[in-house]
Amino acid sequence: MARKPHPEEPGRFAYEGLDRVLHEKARLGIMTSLVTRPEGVLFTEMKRLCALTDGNLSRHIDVLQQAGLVEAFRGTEGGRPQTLYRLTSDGRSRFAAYLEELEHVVRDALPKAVKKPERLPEVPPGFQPA
Amino acid sequence: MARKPHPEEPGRFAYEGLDRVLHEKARLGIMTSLVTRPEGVLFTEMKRLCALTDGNLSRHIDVLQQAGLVEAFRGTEGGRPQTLYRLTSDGRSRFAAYLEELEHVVRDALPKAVKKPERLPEVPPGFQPA
DNA sequence: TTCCTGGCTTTCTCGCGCAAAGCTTAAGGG
DNA sequence: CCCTTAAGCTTTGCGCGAGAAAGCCAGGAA
Repeated sequence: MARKPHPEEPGRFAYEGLDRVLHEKARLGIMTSLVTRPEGVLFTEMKRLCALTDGNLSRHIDVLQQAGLVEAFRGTEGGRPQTLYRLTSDGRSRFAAYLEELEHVVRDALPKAVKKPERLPEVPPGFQPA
Repeated sequence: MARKPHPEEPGRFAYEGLDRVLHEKARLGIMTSLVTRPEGVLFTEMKRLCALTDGNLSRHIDVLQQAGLVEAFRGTEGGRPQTLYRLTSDGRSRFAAYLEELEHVVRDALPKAVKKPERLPEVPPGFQPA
């Protein structure tokens, strides 16, 4: 009988659903802040929430806007020009799809990562540290 | 009375725990394949599992080795030289920490992203589409 | 011995993330 | 009225990092 009755499918760990536009620390924070605030977030406030510099926040938001995930509204508040950012409907659903893929990763890996194996597995005979 | 009794803490969505070495699609796949196989994975097999080219796999594994997360063992199998890769103990625990942070992100965002709001929130008066 | 094939490695290029400098609008002061 | 200051973004510049392609090397096959 074969040692591996069911060899794992090719691409099992490829995670194609992890959209590069979303799979980025800073933009992940931006999207999360926006999804928790459907009414929108002002530039300055988002800067605080995500701990980003002006330039980085501007650039990342631009990427998200180009991708159609975020929309912007200009106005004034307290006598100063302000920009309000919101998720688009498409942005929300694409973000949800991304998060579901992330959830799969966590489900795959976390249970196996948290428990320390009682003994290190043997290295097969003839194999030597690189 | 103030409009916002509890402004969100600064850095709430910064996710500092998302280690850049791990927060990368290809390496995430590599780490997940390794954590599900403590006995190790051969180069060629990992190539299939993660759907990576030779060069890219080599490069990403190198990054993980430099970071001390992965160790390599050289040997032969079927008359051909092969390299077996395994997680280090440190690699496993750092990966677990990363995954726990990811879990927080998913918990923060997924519930809010999946449910479509019945009506779009109003844009505040004086704000116009950019 | 020369060719081929499998198994990695190295090199190259382009794009992206980040920081720093710049631009614009709006108060506030003299 | 300017001039200055400051808030609120934008643009520019740089360095690293991901991915593709070409290269290298060892072990059979012919």
